[in-house]
Amino acid sequence: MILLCNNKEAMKRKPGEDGGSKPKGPGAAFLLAQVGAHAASRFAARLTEADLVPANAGIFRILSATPAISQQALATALGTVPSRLVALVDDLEARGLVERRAHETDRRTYALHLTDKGKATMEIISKIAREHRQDLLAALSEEEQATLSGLLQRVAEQQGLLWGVHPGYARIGQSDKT
Amino acid sequence: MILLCNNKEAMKRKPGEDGGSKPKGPGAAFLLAQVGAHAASRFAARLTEADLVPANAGIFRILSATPAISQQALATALGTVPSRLVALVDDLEARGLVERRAHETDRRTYALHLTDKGKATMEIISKIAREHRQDLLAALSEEEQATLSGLLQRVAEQQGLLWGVHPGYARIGQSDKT
DNA sequence: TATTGTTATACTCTATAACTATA
DNA sequence: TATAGTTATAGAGTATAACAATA
Repeated sequence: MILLCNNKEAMKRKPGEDGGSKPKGPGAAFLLAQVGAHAASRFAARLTEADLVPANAGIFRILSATPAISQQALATALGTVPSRLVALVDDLEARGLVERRAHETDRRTYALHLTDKGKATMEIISKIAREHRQDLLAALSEEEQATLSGLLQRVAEQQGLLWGVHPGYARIGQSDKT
Repeated sequence: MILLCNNKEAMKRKPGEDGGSKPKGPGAAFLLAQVGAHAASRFAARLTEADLVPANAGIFRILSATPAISQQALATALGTVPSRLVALVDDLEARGLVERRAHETDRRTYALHLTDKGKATMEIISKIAREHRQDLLAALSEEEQATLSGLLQRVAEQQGLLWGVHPGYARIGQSDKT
């Protein structure tokens, strides 16, 4: 629903052939946003198989890696606000995938856990992610995929992005329309 | 605001070193979504310099390439519904950047044009995009940027993405939360 | 009868801040 | 006094369908 690229001449050029001053085709930055949005969208579509939304996948990932975490800490790990987690965890708990256990000493705090059913769902999510990866990058050889990963990783690092944390659209400006 | 990556072992591996069965680090697909979202977010932030939102940039791009287009056709080109354009064009027209001229023969239709001021704004957008590109890819050499572009272009093509059309999050599933 | 631009409405998502119960 | 989880509310953004004017 966004569209930003401007650079008519560049868009007609193919990757390799640089006739003029500036390198790159439609702008690697635009391609990045375009393909990235597509990737997220496809992943979200696949998750519906398991009746999940992307936000759920994040919760599963963290809970799987860090059992007994509190909602507060989970919110921090996800880069979101605690109040947003309430409905999300409510839903997963109602579906028997997540458990809110009492904290040992602090009665205000919950210790969140994946149930056995939740762990099984985590397996499904992993499978979905694997298939997603394969389909998305079907155009590239294994070696090229590794090259792409390497380049993206360096960009992510230089830009200060955190490992495994998807910022989403930070809504810094105003909207995301059209 | 999303978070999807799951693959703990992979996340600890650096690009090159594949100890085991599967290639890629945190998954090129996840990196793509992560970096892509970051790119879009940064671009949106830069656009505020010119009091614009990403949706505006799309309109400028199309109007610049295809003057006298109708709102209907513009909506199609942007992959959105006509009703969404009304407020957007209203705003740009009120700011003296876009003009709604009468169609020659069809009195229902407008012919949209960039004003001189609008053309100047288009220049600013181009400058912003150029700076955005440079900052985003500062970690890579010119050659590496070209490689990245090439790989992304092939992925985009194989996935059926249209040149210069940013799909945004298609909201196929339900939400984008957390 | 179909189409252009417009408006109105209803719905989703989210951020904020208030609230309770503990500490 | 501060913190964990919760609730309520208000705002932004969008999709849908209905509308008047014109074809």
